[in-house]
Amino acid sequence: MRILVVEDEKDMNRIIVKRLVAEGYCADACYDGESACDYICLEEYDGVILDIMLPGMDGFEVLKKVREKGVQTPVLFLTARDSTADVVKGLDLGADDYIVKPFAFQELMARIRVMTRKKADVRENVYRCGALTVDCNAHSVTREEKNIDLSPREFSVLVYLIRNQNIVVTRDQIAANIWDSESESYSNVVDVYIRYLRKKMDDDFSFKMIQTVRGVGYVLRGEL
Amino acid sequence: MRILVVEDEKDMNRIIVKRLVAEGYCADACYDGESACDYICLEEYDGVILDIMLPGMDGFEVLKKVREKGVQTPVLFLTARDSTADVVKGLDLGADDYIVKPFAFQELMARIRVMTRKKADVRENVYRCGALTVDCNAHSVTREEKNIDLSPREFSVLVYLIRNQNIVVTRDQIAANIWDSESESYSNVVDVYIRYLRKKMDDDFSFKMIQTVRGVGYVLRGEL
DNA sequence: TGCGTGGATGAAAAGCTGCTGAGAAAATAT
DNA sequence: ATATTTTCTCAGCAGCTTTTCATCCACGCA
Repeated sequence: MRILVVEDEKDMNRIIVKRLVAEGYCADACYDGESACDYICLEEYDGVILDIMLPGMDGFEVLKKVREKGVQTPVLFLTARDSTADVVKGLDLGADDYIVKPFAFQELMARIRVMTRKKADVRENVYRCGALTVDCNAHSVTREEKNIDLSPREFSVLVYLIRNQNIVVTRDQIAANIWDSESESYSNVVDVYIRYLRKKMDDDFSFKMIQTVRGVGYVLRGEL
Repeated sequence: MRILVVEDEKDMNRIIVKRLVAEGYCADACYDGESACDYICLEEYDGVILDIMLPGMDGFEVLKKVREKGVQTPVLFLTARDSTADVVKGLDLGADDYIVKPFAFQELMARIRVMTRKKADVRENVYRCGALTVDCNAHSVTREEKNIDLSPREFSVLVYLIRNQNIVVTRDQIAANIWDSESESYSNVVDVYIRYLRKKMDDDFSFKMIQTVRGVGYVLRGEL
């Protein structure tokens, strides 16, 4: 298990790394946001401990950037600020957990165990596309932190779209994957469900994520 | 719960002890490092409040010594010095938390609660989700400190839900885990038990912890 | 500019799912 | 032995989902 520790206070960083190594992890240190991004994007780490206050690019920006690149490495935020807003922001950006400074090392270690175990636990069941998040475990969907309620069918269609984000899928592909077997008879169910989804997740926003490609099918896109 | 207060200023020590007793703890006082070591090594305490500046052997040395002896009793450092170096040193030696003087008693109490609860949770078999607590040893359930009486089956279902908190579980999953093996025949026992649980733990509250995900199953959630 | 095809939309019927109260059977307590 | 609690089945109903259908709209092409 490789852990990256991003913390600009050298002493603190050294201690955490030392502690991790003692617990049997392989740990690397990193002291600023820019290089953190680069390291994380290598996708060589099983987890990242990320301080929020960093010189230059802060922790939030780092997380946002790597998530936008589709990197799913679990991140544990380290924060001195205790406000709920910060925590919420961090978790919404795709952090897996957070811990408030000052913290107990035992607790930090416990959280890291949880974080890495989760990853070992095979499937990351969360998909992201721009500001849209689809969590197949919680069966929840959010766009810009707003919760979106979907029926089972609607949910299935959206999952199919987000798994193929930025790729145009035909109605037949959607139908084949969700309405099992080849019920060849033409119907416009797919169109109708696209409509339901748009109503719930696109109508309130100026940027429309579900786009029609005339003569072909539909695509789900994050902002360009 | 027994707490040892190690602080050489007699007045301060007396006040902390008094306060702890008022909160229902059993608290002992101790005024120097040497005797602190001896007391802690008895392993009769559930937590220690340890001042760093002590006559003779200081707090760090005390902690180091007892940890070397393998004593894992949780320790909360009390320190006037605010420097990171001290804190890091303390945590690295195996302290669980620290608090800087002057402190608010409320905060001290909160940290002690955390410290002792953590210990209790590991030893016992306790799950938490928001304001809900399920103790598998005592077979007791509380929500916002109000006791909730459950039948054995109801209890099992709730334990299954809380172990999977924030993850949607299907009726089949619940059934498979509680009504042993695959009793094929469809029945709505699970629905009925969910109903019983709701009646006992959700009906009196505005926030409903047991939520239905139509077409999928149920989730137990703390407040969002 | 007008026409045709493909897509969007509203409404309504049909199909389910989950909720609930009642009560029988079984287990447990008195 | 009797009372009480617990477990489980059943059936009806309310409301959400799914699906179909008819109509309307818009884009692209001659």
